[in-house]
Amino acid sequence: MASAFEDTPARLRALPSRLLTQVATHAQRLVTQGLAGADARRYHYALLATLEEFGPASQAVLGRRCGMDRSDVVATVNELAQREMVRRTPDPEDRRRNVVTITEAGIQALHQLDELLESLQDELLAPLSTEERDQLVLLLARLLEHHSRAP
Amino acid sequence: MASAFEDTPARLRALPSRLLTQVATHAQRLVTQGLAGADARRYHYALLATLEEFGPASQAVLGRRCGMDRSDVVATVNELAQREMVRRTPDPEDRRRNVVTITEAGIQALHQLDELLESLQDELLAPLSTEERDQLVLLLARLLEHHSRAP
DNA sequence: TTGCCAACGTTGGTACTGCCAACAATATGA
DNA sequence: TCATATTGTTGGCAGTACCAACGTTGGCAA
Repeated sequence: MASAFEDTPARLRALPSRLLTQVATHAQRLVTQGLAGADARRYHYALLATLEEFGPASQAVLGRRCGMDRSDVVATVNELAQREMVRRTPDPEDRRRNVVTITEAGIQALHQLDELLESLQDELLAPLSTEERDQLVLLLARLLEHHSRAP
Repeated sequence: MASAFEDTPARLRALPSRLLTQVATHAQRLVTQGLAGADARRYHYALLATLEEFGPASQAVLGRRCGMDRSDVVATVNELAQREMVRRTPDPEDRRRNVVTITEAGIQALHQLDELLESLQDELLAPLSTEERDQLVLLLARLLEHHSRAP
């Protein structure tokens, strides 16, 4: 995204949807690049965190828990399995399913990513005070909750 | 984006960068679909608004004013010119430049898009009070300003 | 039991966005 | 005058969030 060398029209500057997408673009770039430095992607972190928090699960469940499409779960699990951060084993109780389990290496990697992400959040929210950060998170969470209900 | 049928891990739910991108995705879909109903895209609105607010300008200036890549300006001006909402005329004072001017039809379309976008913002921010909306906009604007400075 | 529908993993593909590189034409400054 | 910069334009690329289709497997009802 190009930075603003010239004035941006007021209508655009104050448009909430635009502010959201612009800031999100910066956030995305920041995080994507940061994670790339650790040879990881956002989906990697999402899956690892979900696995550590809720334990082993099928790919479909993983997808629902972190809001990913099933096909993207497949690709991400492939990558994580190749790095030996997760194991994918057929579920004997339901032969349609694969059970994905986090490994010791996966847990270690996750903790490193935790630290990395925390510093990235700091960079992202640099101009805001602690209270303001909490405010922002609260507002966003309410919006997200509202929009991820129903159709 | 899939909605959350199952619990999302706390680490993801509270991650500002993730909240931002998730909400932005919803916002983007909302606005994109809304504008599509009016046979328009976000770039169309950005250019039309910039033209009405600052008057005729070269494509390069337009791009800088609304944070678009020059190549995307070309495509957008093509589309707007085809709809006769803008005119693209060579600048006699600098033969490298095209001067882009909004037409009467463009102004009318812009005003319709203004209304449409306002209702879309309302839908996007539905769960927030007026004060909360202002808070959110303020916080986002500060973040954007901070991150669109310097490299 | 059979038959039907749903869920699972997987593959392959789409649309949109935000970029970047290269080019020729033109302007500008040393 | 010559090097450098800017402009419009074309073409392409990577990442994200999807969707459709498929064969396999499970669950349920008749």
